[in-house]
This record gives sequence, C-alpha cells and structure tokens, in this order.
Amino acid sequence: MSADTRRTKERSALGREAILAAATELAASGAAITFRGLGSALGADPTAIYRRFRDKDELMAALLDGLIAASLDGVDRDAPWRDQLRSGAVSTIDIFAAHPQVGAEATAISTGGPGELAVIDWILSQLDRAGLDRQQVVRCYAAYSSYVLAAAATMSQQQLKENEGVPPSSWVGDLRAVDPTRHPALSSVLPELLVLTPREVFLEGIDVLLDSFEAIVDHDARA
Amino acid sequence: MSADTRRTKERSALGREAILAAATELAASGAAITFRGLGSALGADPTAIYRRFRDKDELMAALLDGLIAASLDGVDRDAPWRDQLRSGAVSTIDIFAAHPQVGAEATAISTGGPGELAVIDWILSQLDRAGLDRQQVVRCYAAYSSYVLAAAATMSQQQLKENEGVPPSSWVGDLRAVDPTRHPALSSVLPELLVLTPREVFLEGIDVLLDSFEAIVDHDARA
DNA sequence: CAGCGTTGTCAACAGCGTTGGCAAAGGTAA
DNA sequence: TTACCTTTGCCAACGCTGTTGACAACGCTG
Repeated sequence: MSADTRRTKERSALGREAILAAATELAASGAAITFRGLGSALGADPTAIYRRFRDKDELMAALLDGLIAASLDGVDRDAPWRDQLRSGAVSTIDIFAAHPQVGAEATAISTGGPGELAVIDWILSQLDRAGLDRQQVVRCYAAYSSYVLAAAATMSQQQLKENEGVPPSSWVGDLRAVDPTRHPALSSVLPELLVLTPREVFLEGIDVLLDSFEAIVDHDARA
Repeated sequence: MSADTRRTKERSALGREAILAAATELAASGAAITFRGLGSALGADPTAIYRRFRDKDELMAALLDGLIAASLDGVDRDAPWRDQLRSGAVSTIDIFAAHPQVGAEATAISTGGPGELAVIDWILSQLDRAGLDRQQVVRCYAAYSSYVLAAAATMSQQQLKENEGVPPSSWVGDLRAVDPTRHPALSSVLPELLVLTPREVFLEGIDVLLDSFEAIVDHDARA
C-alpha cells in the first residue's frame, strides 16, 4: 500500500527468497514442486519464476542448499565433536524427511551454495577438533558426508512413497515369503530385520561410522 | 519366418525377459528409459509393455533387481569375507554407474525380487562368517547395505549429469571461490578435497565401514 | 518527453506416463 | 469346420510436466 516500504529495486514482489520460501512451504506440505503449483501459491504466473532461476534444476539446487543450511541450526556448536556430528546427521535426515520432494527430486548432490560451504567447513572443523590429521580428516569427511547425504536423499524417496499411500512396510521389502533352504542366513535373522525402521538403519550406520572415527583417533594417540 | 521356431505360448515376442533385456540395453547405452523409446527398441507399440508390467515403477523395480543380482556375479564366493564384501560393493557401484537411468529413476530402494533376496542372504552370511553375533550381524548389515545402495543411487545421478554434458567437476562442487576467513577448516584441506573423485569417496567410506566391522570382531574375540 | 531494460502474462510446444477401445490371433469345445 | 473367448498388440487420446517466444506494462535514465 504505502510507498514507504519499498525502496530501490523492490518493485517486484517475486524475489528469489520469496520463491524459495513458497517452494519450501510447498515441499513441507507434501505437495509436489511444480512450476504451475508454485505459481498459484505465489499468486503469479508460473513462468515468472524463470526470471529468477534458469531452470528447475537451479531452483531445486537452491532449495536443497537451504535445507542443508537449516540442518546446522539445531546443532549445539559447543558440544563434543562426536555429539555435534551425530546431531547434525539426525537433523539432516529429519529435515529431508520433512521436505521429501526436495531431496527426492534434487538431481545434483552438490549445490555450490553458501549452505553447503558452511556445512562442509563445520564437518571438517569437527573432525579436526577430534584430533585427526589432514589426510584422515579428508578421508573421514568423505565417508561421513557421502553417507549422510545419500541416506537422506534415499529416505526422502521412501517418505514420498509413504505419503502417496504405500503402507509403511519394512525397510527391506516384503520378506514374509523367504525360503529358509534357499536363504538360510536371511531367514535366521529375519525377526531382527523386520523390526528395523529406515531411521534406525540410518542411525546404526552413523554410529558405526563415528565409532570408526573414534577408533582412528585412539589408535593415532597411542602411536 | 519358419513356424518351427515357435512353440506353445511363444506367439508373443514380448515376454517380461525380452522387455527387461531391451530396457537394460537401453540403460547401458545411456539413453533415458521411456515407454516410447523402449517400444521402438522392441519394434512394438509402447503401450504393449503394460501387458507385462502394471506401471513404470514395477518395470524399474524389476530392472533394479536384475542389476542388484548382477552385482553378485563378479564376486569370488570363496574369498575372505572382507574381500567379498568390498568387491561386491565395488561391483554394485560400477554396475549402477554403467546403467545410470535405472539407479537414478528407481524410486524404490527395495525391489522385493529374487536378486535382492540373494544379495541380502549373501551379505548376512559373510558377516556371520566374520564371527559376528546375531545382533551385530543385523547392525552391520544395515549400515553396509544402506550405505552401498544409497551411494550407488547417488553415483548414478552424478553419472547421468556427466553424460548430459556437465563437465566432470570435483565431487564437492565448485570450491574455487571459497573464502579462507569465513571457512578456515575448508580452505585448509582444499587441495586434498579437490582431487577426490566420487568413486574414491565411496571407496573410502566402504573401507572405513569394513575397518569398523573388523574392529568389532577383534574386540569381541578378545572379550 | 522518448527510449530502454526489466518484469509479469499468455499461448503454445514437445515430451512424459497412462487409459480405454478395437482388431487380430491363438486355443478350446461343440 | 464353426463358434466362442481370452490374450495380445495397436491406436488415439488425455492430463500432466518443463520450457520457450512473443507481447504488454512498468520504472528508470537521458
């Protein structure tokens, strides 16, 4: 209404941030992220988005970068390194599960955005604090980040399926009809497998990974 | 031509296996898997595929199951457990990288097919051979399989991007413009990070994971 | 005032998965 | 043989998607 609120270059209501905010909200609602849906959510023409983003890939990358950045917000930056890395990982998959479309449809792993840079730097500094040398910092960073990102993306897709009506089956599919003679090792631990949820599976992996990091630290401290 | 070649029920050239073979070949060629493209590759109408598969998800799941099963073929089933698990993991990501469309477009992690069952049983029996008890077998299986599958799917997408013309950038995006004051830990190990390829990153993760499994075995043997 | 770059709108295109109707081809029984 | 019925492949069409080019309205600058 009043012209006071707008300053230079604020003539357009459709800035990058407005679009990203609407898209994030859309993703959180569980709806698919489409140009037409996004346009109607913004009260604007769908193609107006092309004035801010070259194509959908760029939009999804920016969206993904925002999610990655948000995964750092819940982390206590004064906690021990292991606690920080674990809570960051948990926070990541929770945010991805809350915005399934972004994680599932984002084709690129690397966003190249500020959020990704901040997270990379944070992971590296935690591993440095742990007492690892340069080479092992890189090695452990690679294992940690590829595991967390890949698992988060995977869980996004699984979450999508559940939202679409597919019943929350066991994370390992339908195993009720497994033949004990053909797959003895499988049928022997079947009860334990069936109760696992994808989230628990992910947490197991993270703990195994962090155990391994600690073992490296201890081993080096001894030498 | 001659009617001798066909026997009972061979009237249709479009069995499930024929479709899957054509789709696998199509995926190996790098082309996108679409009903129309698959139809022309088969010399048949695209919609004929619907007589064998309910929808594209079912087709992709069957395709994925075949790839998973194939990842076991190159493994020496008499080798030590650690060598088997490592070569199985490498074989998995190589096959996924060679058929990027399948890994990238397959929405479901779990195929429910015979290939998946065989691989699950194989992983579990290797971990059992390693000397782990039931609970730890399940725990390590969860970490291993979720890591391998998630990383393989991720590398499929990355491979897709490269095939489409995106230059083979560093696995962690464009980091040349990183500010040392804002991201000190990052810029300190930047040289080591930039030379990493996605494949190396994956292998680092696998070795870290297998190290961790061995540590569990040793720790239990001592107690 | 005139000119220019920016921004939002509109119609349209090609591609995708998917559906229902229809015709031809076996197998089976009278 | 004749008649039927199920299976199988073809065809046209639908609704959805991302994306493009042309066009009009706007604010800034000379």
